[in-house]
Order: sequence, then structure tokens, then C-alpha cells
Amino acid sequence: MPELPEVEVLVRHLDPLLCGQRIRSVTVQHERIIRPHRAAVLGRKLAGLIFRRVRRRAKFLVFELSAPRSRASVALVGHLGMTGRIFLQSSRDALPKHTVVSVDLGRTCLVFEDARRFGRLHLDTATLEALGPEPFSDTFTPEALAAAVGRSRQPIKVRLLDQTVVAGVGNIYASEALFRAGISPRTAARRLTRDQFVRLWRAIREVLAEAIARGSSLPIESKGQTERLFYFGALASGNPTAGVPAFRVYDRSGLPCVVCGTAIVQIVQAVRSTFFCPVCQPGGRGC
DNA sequence: CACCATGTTCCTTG
DNA sequence: CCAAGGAACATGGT
Repeated sequence: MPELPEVEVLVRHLDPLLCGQRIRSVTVQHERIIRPHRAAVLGRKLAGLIFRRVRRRAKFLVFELSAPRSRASVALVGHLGMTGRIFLQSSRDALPKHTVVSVDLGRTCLVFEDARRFGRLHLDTATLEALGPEPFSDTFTPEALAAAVGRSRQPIKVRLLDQTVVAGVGNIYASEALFRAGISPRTAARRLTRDQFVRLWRAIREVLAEAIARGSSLPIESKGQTERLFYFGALASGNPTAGVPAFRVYDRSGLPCVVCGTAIVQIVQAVRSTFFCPVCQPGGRGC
């Protein structure tokens, strides 16, 4: 389920629920998720620690923990990969089929479920260091975006997936942001004008902020939460954006553009699908 | 059965 | 050495 908005909503949900909770034990069902750690080592390092804060960096979840009377903070880094979900459930309930790691908190259990097992959970913060600016930070400006995109010949859509350019933009919101900015995903990065960088910068922020607002408006409860979060971007009744298609172009191949009615086009770039409106996003191919 | 999938990392190629 | 391209990872849904 993960791109920045989904992770952000999840983090906001988990933070108040986890704060103050003490880890009794950790069970690792699939060792690859916690690599390069060994289950026994991770369990020993985490047992007894208390959740102090849950935050997000790009698409990573960062669980800040510390011992009962200690200042020293330990950062447990999580990533949902393609199909990961993290949620709390009653300790009495059976673990889901694709549980990869479970954390016993006493009355409740923090469950990491991941059918495809691309997710990660470890104590290595090195991967966070290499990330680019957070899209809502002051350091993310049109100028910074232009500089990070650089003079590359790669299509701008592909550049947006580089996590050193903007941290947290993934395949869905890269297409969505380019649509909103009126820029063809095929445009060579080096050909973007200053004006286009400003529009793209603004579009990235708007698209992500709206998705967070939409996701935050979904009711989340302990049970059934996984389904709701998974269909995060889809229609949901009882929230302000019900009836409004969550995505304007993503996964809408052949459907009419919400602005001009032209059929949305799907192409492949860097082994990933890209969706765009050929009329609202003209040019490309070096334009 | 074939093909597709929200991400990251690593290897190969030019 | 760098940039760019593509495969690998592992499983489930259509």
C-alpha cells in the first residue's frame, strides 16, 4: 500500500497508540524482513524498550524507542515494500497468514504483515541518510527540485522516482503530480523550464497533501483497518471526498481525462507503468 | 497459463 | 568512474 501519503497516515495512526507501550518480545516469522539482523539479536535488542515516537521519513517508518529511564534512543526502521501492512490487534487474535514480524506489547500485538515480503524492519538508519528532501520541508523548493533533477536526459517521470530528488514520491504520485503540472512524463528532465519546475514543485506538494487529507479522513479502527488502508486511494463512503476518483490518471488507462475527456494513455518507463493525458500533458520526447 | 502489481537494491551495459 | 537500463526479490490478483 505504500507511498508517502499512506505511510504518513499510518504513522499518525500508530503514534498515539504505540507511545508508552513496552516491547515484551519480538517474533520473526520471516528472517529476510529483518536482514542483516538475526532474529535472536533483534529480539534481544528490542525487548524491554518503550515506544517514544513514531515518525515518517520518505516511505520509511521510524519507531523511536528507549529503555525505561534512558535518554539513549534506538531507531527501528520499517519499510512496507509493495504489500506490507502494519497494525495493532488483540493478543488473543490469531496472527494473519502473511505475518512476517510480530511484536508482543502485552494486551496488544503489533503485526507486520507482508505477502510479498519486500518489506524491511531493522536498526540500520544508513539508508535514511541518502534520501533527498521531504516534500513538505523548507529545503524542498523549485530551485532544489531543478538542481536535484539535474541535466539528465532521463524522462522527468523516471527522475521523480529517484528518492534523492524528492523523498517519498512513488509510481502513483509521480504520474499524478505530472498530470497536475501539465507536464508530459516523457519530457527529458533537462528540458524542463523554470516555470515547469515551479508548477511541478507545487503539484507534488498538492497531490501528496490531498492524499494525506483523504486518507486521514478514513475511519480507522483496530479490526478491519488493513482493508481500509489498503484501499486507501479508492472511493470511500462517509468521507468528504467520497465519489471523487482518488487518482486522476493512475490506473485509468483508456478512461476519459477528468479535465478534457481524452483517453488516458499508459506507457512503460524504466520498467514501470506511467499514465498521462496526451492533451493536458503535451510534448515529451525532448520537448 | 500469462501478465501485472504502490518499492528498493544490485548488476550490467554503454 | 558515472549514468542509465533492467533484473531480481516473492507472492497474489485478474
